[in-house]
Amino acid sequence: MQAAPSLPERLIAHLDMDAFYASVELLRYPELKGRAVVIGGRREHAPRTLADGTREYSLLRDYTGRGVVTTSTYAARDLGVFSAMGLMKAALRAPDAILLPTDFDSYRHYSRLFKAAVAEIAPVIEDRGIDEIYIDLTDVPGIREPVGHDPLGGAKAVAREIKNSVLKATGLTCSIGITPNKLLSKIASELEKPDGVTVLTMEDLETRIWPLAVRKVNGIGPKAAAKLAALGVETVGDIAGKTLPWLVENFGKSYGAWLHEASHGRDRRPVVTYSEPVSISRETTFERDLHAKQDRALLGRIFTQLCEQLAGDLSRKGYLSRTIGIKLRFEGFVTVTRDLTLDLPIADAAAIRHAAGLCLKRVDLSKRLRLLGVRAGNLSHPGDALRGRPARKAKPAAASETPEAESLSLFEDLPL
DNA sequence: TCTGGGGTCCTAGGACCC
DNA sequence: TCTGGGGTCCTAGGACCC
Repeated sequence: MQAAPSLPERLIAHLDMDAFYASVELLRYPELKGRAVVIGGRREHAPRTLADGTREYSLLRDYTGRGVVTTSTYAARDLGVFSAMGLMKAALRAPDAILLPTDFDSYRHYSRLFKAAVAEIAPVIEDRGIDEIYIDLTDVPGIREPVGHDPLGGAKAVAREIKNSVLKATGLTCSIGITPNKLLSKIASELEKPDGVTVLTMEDLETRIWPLAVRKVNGIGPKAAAKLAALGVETVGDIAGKTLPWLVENFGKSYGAWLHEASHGRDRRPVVTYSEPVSISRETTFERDLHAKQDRALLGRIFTQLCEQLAGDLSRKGYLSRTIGIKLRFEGFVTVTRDLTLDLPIADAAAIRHAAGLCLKRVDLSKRLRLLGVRAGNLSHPGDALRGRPARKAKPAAASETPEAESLSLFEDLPL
């Protein structure tokens, strides 16, 4: 039978696991179901099993430190605790919430399980991190079959089949949006969360998408939303009501044109099933701000450790890097980066540390440091032909960047 | 009581080459 | 000696996302 004429050429799904990290923890600690639980912080908050077999949990009120909320259960969200919120602030809102440490190994395990379950039904999958994926359903058998008088019945049936398969493989629920493109599907998957299915066509744009706040669009962040609000633009429909020249005038040629397309629900991006990484990095925020001079030895050890971890990541994944960079965050949250492109790609810790050390010399280190990071970019594989021409001679450091004498030797003469 | 760690992409200026 | 334009690479910062 011929597909209904209103069905779009592409059918793209966005699948988002519901409160993923928190839900994985509830599998392990089912007695916490229904309670306000917050995931975040460093190791020390693991539950303790008492002699009688009962478990004792840490409470959010007892937390001290610089951690943030990674995820929270829906009960915790009802108390105003959301992702990326500082744990100390979260403790003020929900002092009796249970605090669990993040256990990435476990989340990665369930991530592999749910993705494999989806792949058995629809193999064209784009990874968007540990808890979400895009799926191109265009060629899945039965997707365009109407059910009764519903031309979208086939799509809804496939969505339910995928959700059942994920639940069976992991014990976890997810939400799925199916629309003609990635942009709309990403929005749609959120509309019926948790455990929801939302199928939209272009005909639903005005009623379902236009009333939404601009922040619901993937790619409109806090800065763009604030600027839009200042211009009297609150909803996606408000954007669609503006002309292309108006948007370009206020947001630039590229972003303005994208806003125009996005507000009209247009997006031609394909589902990309494989991509090479652009960079690999390691960074750490200190428990307290450290000073280059007073805490020199400690900083040196941390610096060396970051380089060793990065070297381990590179070799484990089979990459060489020709551009090594550092990231510094000072007290007050001012962030600075420096990088250096080498003649030849490297991967070992000593070479990374040397290059990163050269970057470090270009930064004024008189302020206390909150974070230190090391990054490897310009990645290649060991047998690849060299890309680019040899790096030119580095220009001398600008006068304003010339470090103090003691900074010059900072972190050096500490052997790996 | 401020704000983790791991990423991608874009912009913009200067160097350098043709 | 002056005047170009195009293209790529490098670097720094910033917005945004999970």
